Parts: sequence; structure tokens; C-alpha cells
Amino acid sequence: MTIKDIAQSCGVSVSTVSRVLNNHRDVSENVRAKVLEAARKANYVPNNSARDLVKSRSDAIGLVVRGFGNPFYTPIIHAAERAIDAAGYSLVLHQIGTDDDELLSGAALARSKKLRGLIFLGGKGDYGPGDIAILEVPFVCCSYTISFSDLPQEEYSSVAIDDMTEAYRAVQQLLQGGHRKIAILLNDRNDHSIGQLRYMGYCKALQEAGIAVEEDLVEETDVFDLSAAYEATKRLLERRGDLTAIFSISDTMATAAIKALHDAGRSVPQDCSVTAIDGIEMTAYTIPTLTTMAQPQAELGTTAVNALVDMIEHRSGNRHVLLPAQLRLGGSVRNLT
Amino acid sequence: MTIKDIAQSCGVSVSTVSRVLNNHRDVSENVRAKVLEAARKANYVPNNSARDLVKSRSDAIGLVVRGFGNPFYTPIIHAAERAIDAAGYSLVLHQIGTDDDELLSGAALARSKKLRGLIFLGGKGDYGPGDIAILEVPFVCCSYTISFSDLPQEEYSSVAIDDMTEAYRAVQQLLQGGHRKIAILLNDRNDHSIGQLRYMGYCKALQEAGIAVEEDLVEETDVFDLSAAYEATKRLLERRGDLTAIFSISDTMATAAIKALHDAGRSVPQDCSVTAIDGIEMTAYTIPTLTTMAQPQAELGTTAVNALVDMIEHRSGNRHVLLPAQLRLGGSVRNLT
DNA sequence: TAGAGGACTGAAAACGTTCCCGGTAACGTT
DNA sequence: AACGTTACCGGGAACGTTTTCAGTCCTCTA
Repeated sequence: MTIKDIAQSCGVSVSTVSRVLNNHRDVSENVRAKVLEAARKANYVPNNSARDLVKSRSDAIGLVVRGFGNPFYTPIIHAAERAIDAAGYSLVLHQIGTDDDELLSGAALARSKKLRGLIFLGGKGDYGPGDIAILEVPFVCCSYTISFSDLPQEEYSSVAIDDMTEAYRAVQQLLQGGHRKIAILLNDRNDHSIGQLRYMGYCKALQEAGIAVEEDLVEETDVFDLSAAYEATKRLLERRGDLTAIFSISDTMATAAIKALHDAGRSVPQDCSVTAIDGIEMTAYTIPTLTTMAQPQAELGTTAVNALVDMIEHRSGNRHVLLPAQLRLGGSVRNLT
Repeated sequence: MTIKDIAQSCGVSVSTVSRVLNNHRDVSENVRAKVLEAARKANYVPNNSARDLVKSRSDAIGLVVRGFGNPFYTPIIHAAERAIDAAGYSLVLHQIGTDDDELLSGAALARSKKLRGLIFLGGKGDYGPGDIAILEVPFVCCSYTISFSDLPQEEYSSVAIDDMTEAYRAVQQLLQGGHRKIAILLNDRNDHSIGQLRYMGYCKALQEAGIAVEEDLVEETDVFDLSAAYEATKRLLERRGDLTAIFSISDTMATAAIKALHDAGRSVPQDCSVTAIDGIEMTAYTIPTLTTMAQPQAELGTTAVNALVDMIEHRSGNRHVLLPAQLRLGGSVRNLT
């Protein structure tokens, strides 16, 4: 059932059918009605491949995500899909492994599928102006660090929280509670990831309070592996039994940390406080509930696609938006004073 | 950069270039090498729209999911995407709301995008043979109940756990522990969903143990809303203070239930046992850890796409696979005897 | 009443592939 | 020497759209 069949059945040309189907002007009311009716009755569905070919673009937006399994991303992707759908686009999801290059993957995907735009979710990029040239479509980085690269701000878009500041606030809250020996649980201090930014916030808060960052209070571990975070916490406790608080850069790691503390005979928050960043739904229902800097996950997703769609439709250029996180008070923090 | 440009630069015809790019026979080694080199150097990426048009099919598989936000689905989708990628296909993700018809949505998507196949994840279908006729591509239902419909087994494929049996096993475990007043937390008893199947397993276990299903021990609530599950548990406790165990049809609801019990002054498992079905990663790190029938989430995803790809490539017809769940012992169950 | 202009329509090219079909050259077989 | 077979290659149609361009008819103005 093609446009041609409809044209034939209505006794008009394919051009005319195309015009009514695309809501173009210059077509009389009665043939418009006739064609519409015929299309409806024939259950006509346009062939996107043909349309894409002639317009040399599709209606799809690519979402390339590193670490899809992270429950933190789920509500973001959820909201992004809804927004993409609402804007009349469709979503092709591409997941990349830890050793894949998102830029290369994204570029190939975008070119072969004639994508309209790209969203990079999660991860980090050390790219320069020359690198992103292979991306021929607009893109926005969502919860993604590109801040360390030498890419000028006006050459890309981003949507995220202010990682360093929010980490700073989280740690500051512990400091205000009288904590002095605060450990940090993160992925990597030097990989130019979001973890590094949060580490910088941690350091800043400590330094402002006149506390030196102690090497053996920082523990690096795989961010997506709960059991690794569990083991890391165990190591931390063996090394520094005197710590009174742990700042985790993610809710999931914090959950594992609380469990490790519990299994080591320390209850939270009586014997040790725990705070984090992310605010995934589940940690509002654990025992104890987690005190965390909750990210506006759905808003991150919709903001990212709205920015992208604006760029696609030439309503705006690159922009950077920082969304505020909100302190979600739980039962995992105790004040010492 | 099209096939034509490459043809020109190599001094051969487009047909020949197409042949080498598609690994067809009847092309000499040296021109093959020449074309390949030219394509590589020109950074050629095939135009999928054109290919899709002429072959009248794409390389995409549609994943239509109801309730994307459910963390239980995340590892399934994760694994599915990997498998789709590995099989040389790509994934278009479509999410539907509670009031949308997945069949209609899926059919429109499949037709307009010339999808090769469809995976329905989560949800329920009361469809007959006439209904699925609008789907012109193979499809498999993953963690999806279609069992109540009058669709003959050979007309569709499915991958799931044996919901009724696994629920039966979960409840049986509580019964063996001496529990007699066992509540159930579910979405709906009569909506032909997975919840109903699990409810049937619950009933069967009770009946075999000679225990009547008590109306006020079953609580229905929105399956995706943790706060609703929390409130539902509160109601349950007010109504039946004498219950000694709760069987929840999902891990997430169980988490909320444990929290509600805790807030009501009852600790788990001392005052009340909790068990569930799903086995999401986080609940292995809560306090207490959740005893649950863990579903092989990744395997569900890969099995679904493998089945689908087999059908797409005509290696097999419709098939139904039931994967075993595994009892994951946690600390949320106490034996009374 | 001639001409301008607007409303509407159709023919046809173009998009970048795939694939069928026909053709040539080389080689072996009778 | 004639013929079949094989290996290789190019021409060109086809896929289903969109869009430009060239009309045709009608209406209105001068």
C-alpha cells in the first residue's frame, strides 16, 4: 500500500497525495478529504525509508549510553524517550562498552542512519575541536563530563548538575554535622569523569574546613559493580577504623557501603554516617533511607532532548544547562555535635 | 560520499562496488581490494535509508516496553541491546503508556520503519489470532503475559519465567517455615497480568497447605509506584496485625513493604518475613537483604532476541521458553518453627 | 476583453542503494 | 575448431517518497 495506490484509487497524482499527507498548501478541500479518507481506509503507513532517502535525513535521535545498567540512568532515559516521542521523533538506543569510543560509534550511527541528533549519556570525553568534527549532527552531553577537554563551550551542549558544587554541598553537610574523618568512595580520581569532579568538590569542602585530604580515606572502585563497592568499603574500614562518615559518589555504591558497614558490625548512622549523590528512587525506601543529593533525573532527560530538538530545528545554538540537585534528607546521617 | 563516488574513483561500476561491499561473489581479488581501500580512505558509511528502501526492510528490531522505569527491566534491556548489536541489528526503543495499545503501536512502528521484528517487554495481551494479524513481522513476548488470551501457542513466541510456579515456590518456602498468615502484595488479581499468574501460584500453595485464601490478606496497588506499595502495606498492617509474612510480586514493592513494616515498628524478619519475585541487584544489598526468586534477567533479554533473530532469519518458528528462577536467600525471612 | 495573478494539479527528476540481466573474455572440452 | 562453462563486470530498473517546474483553469482588474 503505497502513495501510488492511493493516488490511483482517488484518481489524482502522487504529488497531490504527497501534498495532502504532508499538509502542504495548494490542494483543494474536496481532494484533500478524499485522499485522507482513502489513506485511512487503506490503513496507509508511510514508508520511512523512502522519505528518509529523499530528504536525506531520518526522524530518529540516537541515544548513546555507557553503562546502561546503572539504575540512575533509567529515569533519564525514560523521560528522554517520552520527550523524543512528544517532539515527533523516534529513539534509537545504542549502548557502548567501556572500551568503545562514543564519538566514533555515535558518528557511524548518525551517518548510516541519518540521525538528526545525538545524546551522549554517562561517560566522559577528552575531545578537542578536531575530534567532534566527525559528528555532523547536533549533540548534547547529558550527565557526561567533557569539562576537562579543550573543547570551547560554544562547540557543544550539555545538561547536568554542577557535580563539583553538589559534592561540595554534600560533604559540607557532613562537616557541619561535626564529622572530620570523612572517607570518599569513587570510581577514579584522575580519569576526567564525573567522579573526578565530585572528588574535587570533596577536596574543596575539606580544605575550606581546614582538613587535609588523607590518602587512605579515599577508595577507588568500579562504579557499576556493587560487590566491588562492598569490598572497597571493607578495605576502607580495615584501614581506617576511625572514620565517622563516608561520602559516596553514587547512590548504588552508598547502598553497598551501608551493607558493608552493617556486616562489619557498624550500624548507620549510629556508628558511621553515609551520604551520596544521585537520588535514585529505591534508596528512599531502604533502611536507613539514604541522605543524598538528589538529581532531577527526569528533568535531565527532558532538558537534554529539548535542547537537542531546538538545535535540530534551528531554534537555538549550543547551550549549557546546570540543573540543581536537591538535598534529600534520609536517615543515614547523624550529627556528631 | 556515496557508492557512486567510490565507483568513479576506482574506475569501476556501482554494481561492482555494491558487490564488494556486500561481500558477494563474482569480483576479482584486486578490484575488491581496491574498492575496499577506497571506501576505507573515503570513510564511507552506507546509506541505510537507501538500502532499506530497495530491500524494503531495515536492520532494526523494535523493543516496545510498558513501564520502562521498572528497574527490573533495566538488565533485560541491557542484555537485549547487546544481543541485538551482536547479531548485526540495531535497536529502536519505544515506550508506551498504560493506556496505549502495544499491538497497534508496535504494528505502526514496524510498518513505518520496516522493522525486522518486535519484542514486547512487560505488560499483558488479551489478543486473538485476528488481532496479531496486523503485525507483519515476527515478535516475541518477554516477561509478558499472553497466556490468558485465546491465541494458539504456535502463533507467537515467548520468553519468561514460569510465573505461577515460581510464586508457588516462593510461598511454599514461607509455608515450610511455619508461616500461616501470609499476605500478598500485587498489582491486580484479575487483569490477566503477570501479577494474576503469581496470585494463582500464591493461592495454589496455600490451598495445598490446607489454608484458605483470606480476602483481607491480599492488597492490590500500582506496581510501579513505591509509595503506593508503602501505603498498601500500611493498610495491610492496620487490617491484619496478625500476619507473619508478606509475599510481594516484585522486589521493588517488597522494598517498600519492608520500609513500611519498619516504620510501623515491626522489624524484618523478626516480626514479619518478606519474600518476593524478581531479584534485582539492589535488593541483595539492602538491610535486610531480600529473599526472592531471582529471575535470570540478562538471560531473558538475550534469549528473547536470539529467538527473534532465529525467526527473522528463518532458522526456526515460534517457540516458547521458560527460564528457571533461582531462590536467592536473603535475610528477610525467618522460620517460625 | 486582455492580461495578470492565484489556485490547483501532474510529470518527472532525484535520493543511494540492490540486483537482475546481459555481455565479454578466458579457459577447457569434445 | 566449435562450443559450453566460468569468472568477472556494467547497464539499468526498481524501491517509495519529496519537490521543482510547468502547466491549466478560473477570477479579478484595468
